[in-house]
Amino acid sequence: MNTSPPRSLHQVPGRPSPTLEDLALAAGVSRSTASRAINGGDRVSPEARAAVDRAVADLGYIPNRAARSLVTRRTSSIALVIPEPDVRVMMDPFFAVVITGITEALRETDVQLVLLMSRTGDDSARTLRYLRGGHVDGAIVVSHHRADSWARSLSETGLPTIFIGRPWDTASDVTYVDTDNEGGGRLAARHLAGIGRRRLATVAGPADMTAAVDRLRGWQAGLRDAGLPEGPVVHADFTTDGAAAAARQLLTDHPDVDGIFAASDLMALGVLEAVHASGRTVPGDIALMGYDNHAVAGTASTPLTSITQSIMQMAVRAGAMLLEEIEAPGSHPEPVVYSTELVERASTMVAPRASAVKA
Amino acid sequence: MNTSPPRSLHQVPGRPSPTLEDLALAAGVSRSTASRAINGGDRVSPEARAAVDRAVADLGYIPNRAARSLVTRRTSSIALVIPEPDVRVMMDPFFAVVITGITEALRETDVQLVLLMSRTGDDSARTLRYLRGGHVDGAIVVSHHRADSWARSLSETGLPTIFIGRPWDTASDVTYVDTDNEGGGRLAARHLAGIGRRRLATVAGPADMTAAVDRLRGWQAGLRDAGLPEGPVVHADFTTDGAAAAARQLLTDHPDVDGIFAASDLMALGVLEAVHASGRTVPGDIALMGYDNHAVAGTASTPLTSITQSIMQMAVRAGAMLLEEIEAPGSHPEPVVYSTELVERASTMVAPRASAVKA
DNA sequence: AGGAACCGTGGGAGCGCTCTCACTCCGTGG
DNA sequence: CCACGGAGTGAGAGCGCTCCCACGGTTCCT
Repeated sequence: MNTSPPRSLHQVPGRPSPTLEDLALAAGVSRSTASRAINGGDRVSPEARAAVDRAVADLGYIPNRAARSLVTRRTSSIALVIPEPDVRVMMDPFFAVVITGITEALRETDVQLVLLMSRTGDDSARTLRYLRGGHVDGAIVVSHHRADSWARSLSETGLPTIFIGRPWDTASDVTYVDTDNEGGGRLAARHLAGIGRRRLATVAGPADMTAAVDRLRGWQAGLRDAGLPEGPVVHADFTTDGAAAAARQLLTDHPDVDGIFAASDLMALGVLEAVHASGRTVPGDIALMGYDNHAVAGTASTPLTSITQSIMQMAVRAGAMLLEEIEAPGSHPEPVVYSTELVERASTMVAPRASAVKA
Repeated sequence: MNTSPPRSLHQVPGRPSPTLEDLALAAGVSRSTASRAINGGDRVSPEARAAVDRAVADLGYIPNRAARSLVTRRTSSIALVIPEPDVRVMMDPFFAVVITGITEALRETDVQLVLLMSRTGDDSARTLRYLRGGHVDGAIVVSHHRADSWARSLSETGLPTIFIGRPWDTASDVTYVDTDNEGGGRLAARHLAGIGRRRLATVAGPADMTAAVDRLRGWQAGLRDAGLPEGPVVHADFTTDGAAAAARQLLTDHPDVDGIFAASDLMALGVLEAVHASGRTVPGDIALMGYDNHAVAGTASTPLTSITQSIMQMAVRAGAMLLEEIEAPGSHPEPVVYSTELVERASTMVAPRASAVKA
C-alpha cells in the first residue's frame, strides 16, 4: 500500500478544490442530479436545484473544465489566429481593437480566448496541429497574405472558423467579416475628384493582401465613375518609410499629380514627408488622403482626411458569428461587410491652413 | 430508444482522432510505453521509442489535452490578465508588445496564452474564479491602478504569477518585472537641466499608477540632483487631450517655464498643442520631453525627445520567469527592472529648426 | 552462486465529469 | 383496478490520459 498521499508533481498547496462528488454530498443529492442542476438541465426539482446552488456557494465549487471537456468534447475556448505577425503589424491598433471586440462578444459567455500567433512556417504547422487537435471549439483568423493557406487548411478540419478580412480563397464556403475596402477606395476617388483634383495617383498596399487589392480596385472604379484616367499606381508595404520611398519615385515620375490616395494613414504620413521634401505643400499643391482613420491621421502635422471603418463592430460580429456556428454547426452564415465613411480633415481642404483642428 | 447514434451535441464529422490506445496498438507496445515515449520519459528503449514515433507520424496522433490535464493537473496554458482595459488603453502599443513578447517566450513550449480581460468589477470576479479554478498554470498580470487588488487576491490562490509593472502592493512576495520609471524620470530632469533649462515643470500621469508615480519621483529627484527647485507638477490621465488641458493651465499659472517633461509621448503631444496655442515655440521657448518613445514621438510636427524602455525585453522576461516558476514552484525570483534610455530629438535641441529629422 | 539493483515493460486504477439507462413514484386513462 | 407514461432521481460506464506498481530479464556486487 502506498502510505504517502499520491499527489501529482505540481499541486497548489491549499485544500484540493471540491469535486462534483463533494458538492453532491453537501447538497444531499446524487452526482447526477448535481450535474444536471449545474448545467441548467430541466429535469431537476426546484428543491434539489436550490440545495445544489447553496452547496455551490458554500463550497466555492468550480467545475473542472478538463474533466468536462474530456467527455463533452467541448473546450469552451476559441482561438484567435494571427498568422505571421511581426511586431510592426501587431502594433497596429487594428489588433487591439479586434481583440477587444472579440472579448466583448465573449463576455456573458464562459468562453475564453486563446491567442495563437504563428510566425514562421514551422510555427504555423504547430498552430494547425493545435487547432485540429480539438483544443478549441472554433477559430477566428485574421487573414492577411495570399501565401497563408489557412482558409483551405482549416475548412478541411471542419472546425468552425470565421475570417476577419476577406481571405484570398473565397471559393470554398468560408465565412468572413470585412469592411468595404472597395467602397472605401471608391469614396477616396470620389472625394478627391469632388474637390477638383484631376491628376490623381495612389500609393497602394501590398498586392498580396485582399484589403490592399480591394481598396485599389475601388479607387480605380471611382476614378472611372468620375471620368478620370486611371492615373499612376505605386505599391508600398503599408509602412511609413516604404510609402515615403514610393512617393518620392511617384513625384519624380509624375511631377504633375495634384492628389494622392495612400491606402493607409501610416503610408500617408510617408507620402506627406515625401511631398514636403519635394518642396510641395499639402493640400495646396497636392491633396492627400489616408485610410483607416488611425489616431495619427488626426495628429499629423497636416491632419489627414481618411476613411473610417468600424473594426470594433466587425470584430464583435465575428465573435458572435463564431459562437453561433459553434452552437449550431452546419449553419454557414453569409459573409458580412461593413460600410466605410470618409472623414475630412485639413489635408484635402484648400483654403484655411491647418490651425485649430481638433478631433 | 434513440435510434440515432449517441454522439455528443457537437462533434466534428471526420474520423475520431486516434487515442493513445490506438497509437500503442499501431506501435506494437503498451499504452504505458507509448505514453512514456511521447512524454520523453527516459525509461524507454530506443526501438520502442522509434516505433511510437513512427506511429505518431502515421496516425497523426495529437494528445488529448483535456485528458492529460485531468490527471496531471497542469493545463499547459497561462493567462494574461488585463484589468479594466478600456479600448484606449488597449490601443497603446504597449499591449501589442507585451503580447508579442510573452508569445515569444512561449514558443518552443506548447504553452498557450489565454487572454483575460476584465472590465467591470463583476467581470473581475469571474476572472478571479477562472484563475483559481486551476484552468491555467500561471498568470501574468498587467498591473495598473491602485484600486485593483490583483496582487493580494492572486497571491492567496498560490497560482504562480508575474506582474508586469510594479504592483502597488509590493509588501507581499509578489514577483514583478518593470522598467526603471524612476530612472527614466531622473534622466528627463538631467537632460533638460543639461541643456540649460532652469524653470522646469512636469505633466505627470495619474497618481494611482505606479509608473506615473515612479516617473514623477525620479523627475523630482533629478531636479534636486541638478540643484533646481521642484517646479510645478500637474497631473493628467495619459491622454493627449487631458494633457493639453493640464498644460494650458500650467502655462497660465507659470508663464515663465522653459522646459516641460510630459510623462508619456501621447501627453507630450497635448502639451505641444497647448504650447503652440499659447503662441510659444518648441524648443525655442519651451523644451519638451515625452516618455515611452512611442512611434508618434518621431512623427510629431516637432519630433519629441523621449525615454525608451524595452518593453519587449521585459515581456519576454516575464514570460520566461513565469515558466520557471511553474516548473519549480516555490522559487520566488527577484523582481527585475530594466533600464531606460534617452532618445534625443528636435523638441529639446536648440539651434536648428526641425527640418530634416529622420528616425 | 545468490541476492541486490536496476532496466524496460504492461496492467490497472483513477483524475472529475457527463450521459445513458434503469428505477421509483406519481397522475392519468382504459 | 391495472397498465401506462412522464418526471425526478441515482448507479455506472467511460471520456483519454498519466502514474503507480508488479514483473521478468539483465547486470553487478558481495
